[in-house]
Amino acid sequence: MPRTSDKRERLIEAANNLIHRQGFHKTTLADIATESDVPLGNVYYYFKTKEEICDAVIEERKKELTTTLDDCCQSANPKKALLKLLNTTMEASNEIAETGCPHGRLCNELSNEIIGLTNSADDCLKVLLEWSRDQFKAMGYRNAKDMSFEFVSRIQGIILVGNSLHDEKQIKAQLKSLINWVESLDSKNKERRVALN
Amino acid sequence: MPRTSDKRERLIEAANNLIHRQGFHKTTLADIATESDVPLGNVYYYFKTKEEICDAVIEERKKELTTTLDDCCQSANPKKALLKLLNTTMEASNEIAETGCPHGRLCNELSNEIIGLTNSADDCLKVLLEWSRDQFKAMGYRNAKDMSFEFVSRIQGIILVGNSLHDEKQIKAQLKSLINWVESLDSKNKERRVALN
DNA sequence: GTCTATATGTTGATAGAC
DNA sequence: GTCTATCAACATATAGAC
Repeated sequence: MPRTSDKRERLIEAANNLIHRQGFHKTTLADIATESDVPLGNVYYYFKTKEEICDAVIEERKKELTTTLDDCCQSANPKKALLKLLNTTMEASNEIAETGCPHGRLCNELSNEIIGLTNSADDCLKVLLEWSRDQFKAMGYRNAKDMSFEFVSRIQGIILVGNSLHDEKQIKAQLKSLINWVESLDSKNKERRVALN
Repeated sequence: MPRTSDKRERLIEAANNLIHRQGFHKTTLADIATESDVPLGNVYYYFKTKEEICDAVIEERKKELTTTLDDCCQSANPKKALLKLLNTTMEASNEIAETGCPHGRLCNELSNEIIGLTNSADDCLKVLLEWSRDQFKAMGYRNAKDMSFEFVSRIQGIILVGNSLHDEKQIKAQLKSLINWVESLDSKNKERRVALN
């Protein structure tokens, strides 16, 4: 397959941003064409349907998310990995207050809808759930699956409500609370306290 | 204002259901007209624009939600009121797994969008936040606002993720966890334990 | 591979008879 | 108040020249 331009990548990136900001149904192909600076008629050379673009966006998001999560695992310490993800989220709290979470938003919009896609809208959520389950499992928890559900759903809830109210301060406060929860987690296993550190 | 039919109510109810199930942008006036059994052209006698219907839906939802929350307060015990809301939610977990939360969904869809409405998409979330804040305040908590944010965002997160995965079992498990949290809340104030009860 | 022009269908909204 | 017919705008998608 010859690669003579980056139009396909530009289309996916534009669609990714637009679907994140205004949702799938609100976003038109004209929007995507304009934002990516690709003529409308040319879009169809790369994607046969609008759904196919959404499919490619999910594919791209899965890659990005996997990279992010891999990056969190550098320390090879599951607890620190979870905390790194939360800190990364915390750093983006300003953006989150403005536009919310792309994964949660798409899931919410398409959860009751069947669109003919190779990928599913909830794929990214599943990636997040499996990754965090792996971390809790590595920490020695038997109920890792339940904990990962709590972990992910609390993040998603904070972002949903925080974005709805555009309340960055509360997003930070709630994420801090989540961080405290994770930090307290295996201290009970170790059964000791660290003073003045 | 003469009341010769219940068409207006039927339109609002149909719009309420459709916006809940498939979102605002996906829902067309033809959908609403069909579901309410009102001819398309007649819709405009009751509502000038699509946004106006959404406005009426939010208005209706606020009334329903207020009724639900008032009902939870019958016991005049703030802790039991919070628990009653959670138990009511628990009872609807089957429906929630299928279609999610109408309030959270609309907020998520319209949070980054400005629609000329009398009511705002996040009104219902605010009603929930204020009500739960009042309960925590009545329980004697100074940080009642933070706690209400945690309370509501955890509920919303559970519903968002649970609906995305259509996982009723996890919705119930996570709500049970939330119930345990609320139940444990003022036991620390009382500083006592109840054995075998 | 690219892009203009346009077909084709759908949507929100209106006109006007009853 | 009600409802049919229909408009104008916009959406997805295609045709075909370059």
